[in-house]
Order: sequence, then C-alpha cells, then structure tokens
Amino acid sequence: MSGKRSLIRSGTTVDQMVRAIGDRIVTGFLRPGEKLDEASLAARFDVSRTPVREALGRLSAMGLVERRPNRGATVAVVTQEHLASMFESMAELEAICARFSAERMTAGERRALEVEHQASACLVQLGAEEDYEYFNTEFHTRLYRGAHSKHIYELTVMTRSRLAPFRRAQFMLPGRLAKSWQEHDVIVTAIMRGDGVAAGQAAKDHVSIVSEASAIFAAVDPIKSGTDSIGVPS
Amino acid sequence: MSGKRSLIRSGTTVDQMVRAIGDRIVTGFLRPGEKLDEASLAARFDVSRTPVREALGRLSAMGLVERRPNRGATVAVVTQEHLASMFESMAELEAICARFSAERMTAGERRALEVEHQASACLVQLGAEEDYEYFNTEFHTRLYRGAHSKHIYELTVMTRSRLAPFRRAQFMLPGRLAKSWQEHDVIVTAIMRGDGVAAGQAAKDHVSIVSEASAIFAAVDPIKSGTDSIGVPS
DNA sequence: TGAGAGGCAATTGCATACACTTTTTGCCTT
DNA sequence: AAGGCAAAAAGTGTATGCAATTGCCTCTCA
Repeated sequence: MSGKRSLIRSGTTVDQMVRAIGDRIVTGFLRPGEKLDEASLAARFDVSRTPVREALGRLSAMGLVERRPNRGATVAVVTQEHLASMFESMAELEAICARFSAERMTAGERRALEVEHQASACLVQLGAEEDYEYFNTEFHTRLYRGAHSKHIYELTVMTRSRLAPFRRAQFMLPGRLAKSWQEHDVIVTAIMRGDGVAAGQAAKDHVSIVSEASAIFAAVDPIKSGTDSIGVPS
Repeated sequence: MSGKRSLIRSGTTVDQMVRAIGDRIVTGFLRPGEKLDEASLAARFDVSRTPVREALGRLSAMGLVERRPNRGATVAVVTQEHLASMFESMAELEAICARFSAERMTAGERRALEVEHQASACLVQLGAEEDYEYFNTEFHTRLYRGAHSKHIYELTVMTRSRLAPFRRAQFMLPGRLAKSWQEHDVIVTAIMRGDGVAAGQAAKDHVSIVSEASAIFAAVDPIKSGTDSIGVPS
C-alpha cells in the first residue's frame, strides 16, 4: 500500500519479520502467552499479512511461537518443566560436542580454542561482563564446531537459540565470570589432552550452573525493552 | 478455481501438502536436488500457491527441502558426510533416551516396553518385515518418551524423520529382523535393571547397524517410480 | 567465432480479496 | 435472572493478481 521500506537493509521481508518478532520475544518485549494477531503485526510493520504469516510459521518451527489451526499464534509459553528439559538437553548436547571436540579437533582448532580462552581471562579480571559474554558465545561455538558433526552442530545451535530468552538470568549471579572461566578451563584442559569423557562431563556440569541460575529467575518478569529496531514510519 | 478436494481427509490444506510432498521426498519419488516449482505443485494438487509455499517452508524447517531466496526450493541433497553426521547424532540421541529411560521410566512404562518387545518376537519368527517395522517404530518411540524429556524427544523425533529417507536401506540386509530384535533385547534388559550406561551403549550400537547399512546403500539410486506427473507441461 | 551486455520469459515474493472457522455478544426462553 | 442459542464480528486459511528478481537467450562487437 505505502511506498517503500527502503531503509531496511538485508534479506527478504520475511527475514526481517522473523528477526523483528523474534527479537521482541527473546527480549521479553512480547510476553509468553501473548496473542500474535496477524493483522496487527502486519499493520505494525507496514507489510501485508502474507510475510507475517510466513514469519510466524518459521518462528513456530523455531519453537518461539505456538500455533494452533484456526486459532492464531501466541508467544510460546514454556513451562518450568519444559525449560528444565531444554537445559537438560543442552547439557547433553554440550557434553557430546565437548567429547567429540576432545577426540576430533585439529591442532589448529585446539590452539585457537586455548588462545581465545586464555585471552578471555583478563576480561574476567576487568569484570567486563558484556565482552566476556561475547567470548563465551565464541567459546561454545568453537566447541560445537569442533565436534565436526554438522547435524550435532545444528541441533545444539537450535537449542541454544531457543534457550536464549532465559540466558539473561545468569547475569544476575555474582561472581559468575570467574566461575564460568574456571569451568571453561576444565573443559579446555580435558580437550587438550584428548580426554573426551572428562571434557563431556565438564561441559555438562558447566551447563548445569546456567540451568540452575535460570530456574531461580525463570519466574521473574521479562525486561521491558525500549524502542523498536525496525522502525515503523511515523 | 475448482470446487472441492473432498477426497483428502484430515487437517488443513497445508498439512496435506506437507504430508504429500514430504512423502514423495521420503519415498524417493522426488529425487534429491530436484526442483520444486510452486506453480507446478499447486496445479498438481489442485490448490493455490499459498499453501504450497507454506508447506515448502515447513519442509525446509524439517530439513527435507532447501530454499534459497528468489531461487525456489529443491529437494534437500544430503552429502555422504552429512548423512553420517545425522546417523551419528541419532546414535547419541538414542543413547541419551535409552539412558534416561533406564533411569526414569515408570513401572508401567517398563512393563509396556517389555510386553511389546516380547510380542514382537513372533514377528521375527514369521519374518513379517512390515509388521515388525511398525513395532520397531513403536519400540523406539517408547524409548524416546520414556526419557521424560520433552525437548530430547523433539530433537530425536526430528532427527529420525530427517533420516527416514535413508532408512529403507536396512531392509536390504538379510537377517536384519533377528539381529534387530536381539539388540532391542539388550536395551530392554539394561533398562529393566535400571542400568542407564549399558542401555545407552546398547542403543548407540543398535543405531550403528542401521547407519552402516545406510552407508552401504547410500550411493544407490533412489527407487525408480513409474512416471513423474509433476513435470512441466511438455 | 567467442565473449559480454542487454532484453525477455519464467518464477518467486508480496499484497489484496474472498471463504471458512472460531469467538463473542445480545436476545430469547425457561 | 440465568442459561442457551443464534447471529454477527473478528480472525485465520486460501486464492489470485501484481511487482520484482533471476536466469536464459539472443544480439552485437571485437
């Protein structure tokens, strides 16, 4: 109907919708259980219902929204039980990745892992939460890749993204950085000496910490986000 | 355009399309790499392009088709490498399910598993391939459910469906039924005595058999179906 | 004769219109 | 007054039309 959305840069309209809606869910701007009305969303982002529908479909496949035939879509509501189940899966998947990494990583990958890990030590000293978070993500991604198994990688990344909304919880724990780094250290050490079982166990234990933190804060209200990133005109 | 599709039974049009197209891919009627033209598919099933598009989107999320923006959809082509990766993941996932089942199944679940398993023994005697296949699927589904972890269940079922096209291979192995049953027996026994580690290992080994069978036959051409009806009009 | 640029056809992406399902609301009956 | 039924309103599912992008074919020029 209107002119252009020329300002928006990448991907198709659907991609933008997926990001836009997904972000709002992940950041808690859209609350679990909230109804996602197609027409409203379409009007909100100044697109037609078609891309909105497809975006909702994709988000449904991601597990971020739930869809019932003829009854519309709602922000996925995760029960405490299901959340625990997802963290449990995450622990198992991370364990597998760590085990495989210990057995399969190339010399180069091992070196890179070690270097990055040691580099992040100073971030702990500085208490640079956000920077450490970035390295943390990198670290785990290296583990997933190091498993040299595309499908395991896919499953793991998928589960991680699904858990993203609940990851914020761990930020609230005092002394988290140091603890996290030490646990990483155990994993790295095990991988370096090629001990798959130890690496797997360490990785599993590591996830458990985050899991417990999230369990504590799961009931806490989602944060209120400020402004929209994909702005609607006027 | 036309009147009704009264013959088709359940769910929405999209669901039917997902099943219809998915079946054709799984059964090899549509070959890997084959182009899936929206208009042709729509005409083929006498629906509009809209549900076809949505179905392709879902199948893409399932990993059965690949989609590139503005370039249409093709039947997903899995490399030997990726296939191995998927079977490997499957083995790990089954191992987790078996381990958890050994630790968490209720008395009722254990009993049901045992009963069904014993009942399937006679199917082996009879060499009833198809009936056994049904029980086999049931058996594994029980294991997945027995893990009492919704997310693990989802991951496992997803991976299994993605591997479905390559499962046919195992039918070609002589003496498969007896071997399969014996392996099931090891798993059941371990679960019955609550030995998670043993159950996991047994399940992992069990999948390996199928994996190897598939690896052998993976290079073989998909089954030749009669004529391809969805071709472009001359 | 080969390579590159431009135009054309085909196909995808998005928008809008229509049909069917679900839910809500108001009226009627008990 | 309360409960149930019916009709309308809201919302999802599907169809179709139009715009935009892609890939191919051809025509031109070196």
